[in-house]
Parts: sequence; structure tokens; C-alpha cells
Amino acid sequence: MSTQPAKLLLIDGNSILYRAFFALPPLSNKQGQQTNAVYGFTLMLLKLLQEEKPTHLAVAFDKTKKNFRHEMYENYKGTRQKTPDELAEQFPMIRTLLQAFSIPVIEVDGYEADDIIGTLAKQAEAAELDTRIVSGDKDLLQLVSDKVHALVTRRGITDVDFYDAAAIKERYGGLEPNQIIDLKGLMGDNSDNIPGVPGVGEKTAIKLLNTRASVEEVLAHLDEVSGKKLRENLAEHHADAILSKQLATIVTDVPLDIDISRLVYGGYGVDTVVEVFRTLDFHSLIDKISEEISDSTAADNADVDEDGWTNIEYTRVTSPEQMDKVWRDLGGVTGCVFDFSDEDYHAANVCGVALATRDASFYISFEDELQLTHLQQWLKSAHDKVVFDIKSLAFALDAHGITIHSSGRWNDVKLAAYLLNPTDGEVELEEILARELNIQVPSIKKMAEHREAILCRIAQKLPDLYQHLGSALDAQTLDDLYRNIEMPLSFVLAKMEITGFHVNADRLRAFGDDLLGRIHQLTADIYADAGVEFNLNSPKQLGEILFEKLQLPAMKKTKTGYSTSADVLEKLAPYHEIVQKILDYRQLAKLQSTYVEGLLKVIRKETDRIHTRFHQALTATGRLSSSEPNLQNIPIRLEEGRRLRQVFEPTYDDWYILSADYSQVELRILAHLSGDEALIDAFRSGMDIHTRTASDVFEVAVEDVTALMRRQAKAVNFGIVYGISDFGLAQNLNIPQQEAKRFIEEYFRKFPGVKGYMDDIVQQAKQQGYVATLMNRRRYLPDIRSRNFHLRSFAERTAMNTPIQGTAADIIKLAMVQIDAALTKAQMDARMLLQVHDELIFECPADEMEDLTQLVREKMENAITLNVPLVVDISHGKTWYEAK
DNA sequence: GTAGTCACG
DNA sequence: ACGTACGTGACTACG
Repeated sequence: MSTQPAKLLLIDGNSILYRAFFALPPLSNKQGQQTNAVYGFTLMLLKLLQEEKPTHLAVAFDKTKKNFRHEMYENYKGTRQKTPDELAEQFPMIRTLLQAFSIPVIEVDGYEADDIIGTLAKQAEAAELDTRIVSGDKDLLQLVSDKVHALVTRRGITDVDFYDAAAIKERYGGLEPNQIIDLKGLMGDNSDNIPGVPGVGEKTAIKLLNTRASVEEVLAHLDEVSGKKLRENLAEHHADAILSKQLATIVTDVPLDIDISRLVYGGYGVDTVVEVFRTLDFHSLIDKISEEISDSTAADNADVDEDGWTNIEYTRVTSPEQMDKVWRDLGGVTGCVFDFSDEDYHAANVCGVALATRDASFYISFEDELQLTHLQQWLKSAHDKVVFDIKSLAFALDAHGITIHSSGRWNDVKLAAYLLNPTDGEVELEEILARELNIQVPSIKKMAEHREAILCRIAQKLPDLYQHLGSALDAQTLDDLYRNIEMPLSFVLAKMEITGFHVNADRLRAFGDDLLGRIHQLTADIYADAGVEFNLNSPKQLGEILFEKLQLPAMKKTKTGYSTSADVLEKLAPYHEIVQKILDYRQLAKLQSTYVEGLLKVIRKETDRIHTRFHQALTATGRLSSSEPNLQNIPIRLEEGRRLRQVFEPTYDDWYILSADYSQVELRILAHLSGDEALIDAFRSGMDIHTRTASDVFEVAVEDVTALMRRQAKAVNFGIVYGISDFGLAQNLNIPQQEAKRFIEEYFRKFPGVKGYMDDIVQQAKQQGYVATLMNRRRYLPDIRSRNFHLRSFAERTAMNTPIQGTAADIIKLAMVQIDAALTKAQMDARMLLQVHDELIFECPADEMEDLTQLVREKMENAITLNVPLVVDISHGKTWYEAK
């Protein structure tokens, strides 16, 4: 029997985990970093178990309340959704781990881990049980007493400082543990968003608390405080100090359905823990605790994934009879890996497909045409299928005359993984398998002779992977977005990519020839002005000419030298005639190289069409992007470039191009999200929003708004959407920062709801670690709690911008899905060609124009109901240029 | 491969 | 005092 004294260990799960998360060097792979954080947590846990030998043990986690965004989502859905569980989402493996260690996890709705620990510590004190609190947060020091001591993490992950009352006294200039809250009340805590009193830091606070024991007493005896400024600050921020103290005070009466007698810790089963370590790839930790492991356990599991890649048994289907066997054997969810090189998206040639369930694997070669007909049947069938990147499949299969439809019960792990981690950019299947299931896929290139086997093995893993990701989607209420928007949208986008945009190549070439002539003339003029020939395309050489040879005033520097960007050159134009010529050259050279030459390169000669590629799983906000070529940035702002749109024509002479764009969609979304009455009223009135903003901000009648006022108001509106800063606005408008600041302050005075929303959303991001769109699309913002001003500010602006930009993306995506369905249903010939963030481009026969206009308007304007109307402007013409 | 620049929303 | 507008992709120069 053990004779060791009873000892209770209370671990602040959140702070230890986050400590580990931030202590580790940043990884490009977020999921990897999360696994690393759990690794750090485990290191700490093992150390504590070994050194502290607790007889009672619990880990507490925060469980924050449901937020307004979830409620909004429910309103939109009209249904109730489960409240997501914060920690399980971000670090799903932590639960498995603690379960393996048989350690009780305590969470209480609406309370933080601190509060639970405070409550348990109080109970323990009453029971005279020796208690150690482990946390990364010094706030917990307020709980220290005779029986309760604290271990607070220092640098690194597992280093801790020990605190009893004496240690606190020494560290905090004589303060008692219960004065920690007074300390926080006065000095605040930036990382916890406790304001405190301005001008009061740790030193001052300690001095004050050495004469008077509490915040209240300090405030009651202000006359004793030396220093006029300090006295004024204390008087002025009386309420802040009291509130800050309250914020810093840990709750000690959390309603718990468990008491300390239930926290008796009996140790863990080594086998169970090793098993979990193995799935998490914590190999070094396995060694650390492996003395007690029996050899057999280790051997049983060691080689499952090691050799499965090449010795997997699969059937190579070569006859129709075998095809029948495929249908019989493929029950349940089937993983599908199509065999094509992913190097060239547009020229991908599918040479086979691997189909697998847990029990059976098949490789069907595309060489045999007969097989394809059978395969096509199956692709349409009601079997559940899991793939990676359905859009690339649909695009590649189209070249084989195979069309796949959204009715075929497809699931796409690329889209699922993207919704879970939108900030990772485009992620390959291999990375997802490694991150989610710890499966290392061998290089197919290096093992070319095993290609089919490896593909079958990957196919076999896909259902597991989908199940894994799917439950995470459910847990984060992303399932609706995934199933009803992103999945169906993939098929719409595939169709658009396959259709392409018809262009007039001759006209494009002529446009380019004209440009070339003018570029040559400008180049000659510039060389003459400079008195020397140089490479005009080199910012370095150009900088030397302008700022050294010609002695123009350098306004801005880059890391490598002088900045020669357009905004700098515009300011320089009055000094020398060469500057305007350079600006003109730049403009024309851009058009020539990026657009004329760039587009000519990608026109398919047989069809005179350009097929862009839409990236559906790339942007952090939920927008699409377009590449090879990018058709989302065809010039429009300057007439010169806009003329490029004349080369984009309908497929047939008597068809038309139709363009439909949301009017001010982001500001309307802001009006909705913020509930600001003035902004809502502005949109309901149907007035020009920038003019209306100018009239409000500059306090003039609408009819007295000048062009300059409108331009400035427009910039402010943009700034608001981007997460405004006075510097940014000043830069944009080329005005002093002070003036920009006044604009912003005035804007917020006139639109207080917007101000409130911006403050709330940043606060919310800090609390829950992410922001969300109206349709619940999420973006995690780990930097929002950073001590680095730059990182934190960026995260704050992102918190303001992403719900707006992302909701706009949600809305147009939903509209696209609905429009596609409606076009199919109405059996119209009209086709969707492009999406450019807030606009959709179509082509259609003349006799469908009216119907299409009506249909598109109806679907776009009613995709979602906001508290302001959504307005869509539609126009058409014989080219994209004319559809304006 | 990175930096600078510029095209779009 | 800190040092910034949000989200993308393509081209050219240059180490």
C-alpha cells in the first residue's frame, strides 16, 4: 500500500495547451502545430505525474458561452444547432489523450478553467488537502494559501516556477496572494483585456498596495497618493479599476457536479497510452514510458501502416465480368482515387481509377473503352463516394466524355479540410492524410512500379479520412456549408471551367500590336529623357536613374532600395516629364505582357476559348480565386485596359454576354451584421451610399456633397470594411494621418453601431479564437492574442474584415448553386462563365435574355435575407466590354 | 525563390 | 512607440 500523502493536482488545461502552442516555433502546417502543442502538453503531464505523484488529479478547460453569431446562424437556418465545444475543435486529440491517461476532464458551460480550479481549490482547502495548481497564467496566484500552492510555467513548455505565499511576497514586493487581484485591477492585463488604470504599471501598483491593501482603499484615500498625474488617472479611472479587479477575480462557486473525492487518481494503463501515442506519432514518448510495455503489444501494431503500401491486395479489372464483381463487392462508402498526373491541371489525362472500401480494392484501367461505360453507371449511382478534389476530376473526366453530377453522392475531403482550416491555403491529399490520420504516403514517383497499389491504398483510407473530417465539420457546425454550398458549387465551377470563355484572338493580337508600337515610342522617349538606355522593367535600375542621375526627391524606400511604385511616381510627376512617360509605359507594358501575351498563350487553338481554373479551397476568407489564366483581374478601371474586355465574346454570333453584380454588397453586409440604424436607413433609402456617407460625415446636405467629399467618404467606407486604421486611410487618400483620424472618428460618431460591431467582433475573436461568417464559415486568428503589436493588429483587422468579405463569398456561392439548378430545370441554353467575387458573367442566346435577367436577379437578390435589401445590377452586350 | 509592381474585387 | 489598410495572381528582374 502506498504511504504517500494525499496531494491534489489541478491543471489549467487551456493555458498549458496554449502555452505549448505559442512556445513552439511556427509551423507552416497548422494541424502539425496543434499536434505539437498536444505533444508539449503531454511532456508537461508526464513530468508532473512523475515529480508530483498526485493522489488526486483533474484537468479543467474553458467552456465559453454561446455567442451571438451562433444565434444569428440559427435565425438564418431556422433550426437549432448544437453549441460547438471550443477546445475539442482546436485540439481534438487532447481528449483522446486525457482519456487514455484516465484523467478526469472538467468543463462547465459558461466558465473558464480558472473558475473551476478556484472552486476545487477552495473545496480542497476546506478538506485540508494539499493542492498544487498548474497554469501558465499568473492570475491563479490569487488562490495560493497554506494548503494551495501554484506552479506557473516559465520559458519553454515544462519549466515552472513554484509559488507559495512567501514566494509571491518576494516576487511582488510584499503583496499577499489575495492582493493579486488588486494588482491586476490597477495595472490591468493586456493579454486578458483587463484595462486597469493608464499610467499604472507593476511598480506603481505595488507601491500603492503597500500603503493601502486594496484597490478600494487606495481609491478611498487618493489624497495620500503622491504625483498629480497619477492621482488624476486614479480618480478618472475609478470605475475601470474596480471593474478590472472584478474581471481579475476568479469565481470560486462554480456549480460542479463533481467533488474532490471523485478526483482520486489511480494511474493509467500503459498499453492504452502507448496506443494513443502511436496514433499521434509521439514516438519519442513511447520510448519514454515503454519499459513496462510487453513486446507483443508493440509488435502487433507496428507494421500495419509500414508495409501496406506495396503489399495491398487489389483486383485489376480487365473484363466486364470482373466489373460485375466490383459492383457486388463495393458495398458501403467507397474511396476513389483517379489516376492522372496533377502537374498540368488543364491537360490532365486520366488513365485509371482506384476504388476501395475497407475490404476490397480495385484498379480499373481507362484503356478499355468498354469499362468506361460501366464505370460511368457507377459514378452516377447512389453509392457513397469519397474523393479528393472533385472539381479536378470532373474537369479531367470531361475530356473522356464522362460527366459527373452532384446527385452521385460525392464527398470531397479537400473541401472538408479547407473549411476546417481555411488559412492553410491549398493542401495536397498527402498532407491531409498525414495531419489527420498520421498516414505517410510514399512518393509515387519514386515507387512508380507500385503506383496502382499505392493508389488503391490511398483509396482505402479515404472513407476513414472523410469520416474523421466529417465529424469535425459537424462539431463546428460547418456541415451545412459543406453539404449545401461548397459540395454542389464544385460541380457548378467544374462546368464553368469546362465551358470556358470564347475570345476573339485576332482582335487580341491587333490590340497587342497597337500596344507594342506605343511601348516602343515611349521607351525611346524615356531613354532620351534619361540620357541613357537601361532596363525599364528593373525597379532597381529605374530607381538609380530617377533618384541619383536625375536627383528627384526619394519619397519611400523598400527593403532593397528606392520605391518606384505608381503612388510614388504620381507625386514625382510634376518634377520631370520622364515620370509620366514611365507611368504610361508601366501601364501599357502591364497590358501587353500580362494580358495580351498572357492570354494569347492560353487560348485553345481548336476552339478559341480560354478555360480558367477556379480555386475553391484556397483563400482564407472563403472567396474563390482564379488562375491559369486569372480571369478575375481583367482590367476595367482605366479605359485603356478595359478595352481588353472587347475580345471576350459569346460563343455564337447571335448570343450575348450578361453581367450581374451585387451593388455594395460588403457595406450592406456590414449594415446587417452591425445593425447600425443609420447605415441600414441609408441602404433602405436607396441612395448612393458614398454620397450619403459624405453627407453624414461632413454634415452637409446631400445635394451639397462635392466630388471630393464623395471620394473621401468612399475611401472611408472601404477602410471600414478592411478594418480601418488612420495610417491606411491617410495613405490611400494622400492626406495627413491626423486628418484621416478625424474622418474615422466622425464616421464612428455618425455610425455608432458600426463602431460597436468592430469592437465586439475583435473582442469575440479574442475570446473564442476565431471569427465566422453569416453561414458559419470560420477563420481562426491565433495572432489575436499575440503580444506582438504588428501581428495582433493584423489579426484585429482580419477579424473585422473576414466576416464581411466571407459572408459576401457565402452569398454569391449560394446564388451560383441556385442559378445553376434553375438553369438546368428550365432547360435553358444560357451558361454561367465567370464569377468575379461580387459579379457573375453569363452568355446566352438573344431569346433567353429576358428570362435570364429575371432568373439571375431573383436568385442573387434573394439568396439570403438581410435587414437591408440586396440589389443586383444587370446589363448585357455583344462583348464583355459592352456588358457594363 | 523572393521582391517589386500592378491588375482585380 | 509600435507600423498597417482586406483578399487574390501574373509578370519581370535578380541573386
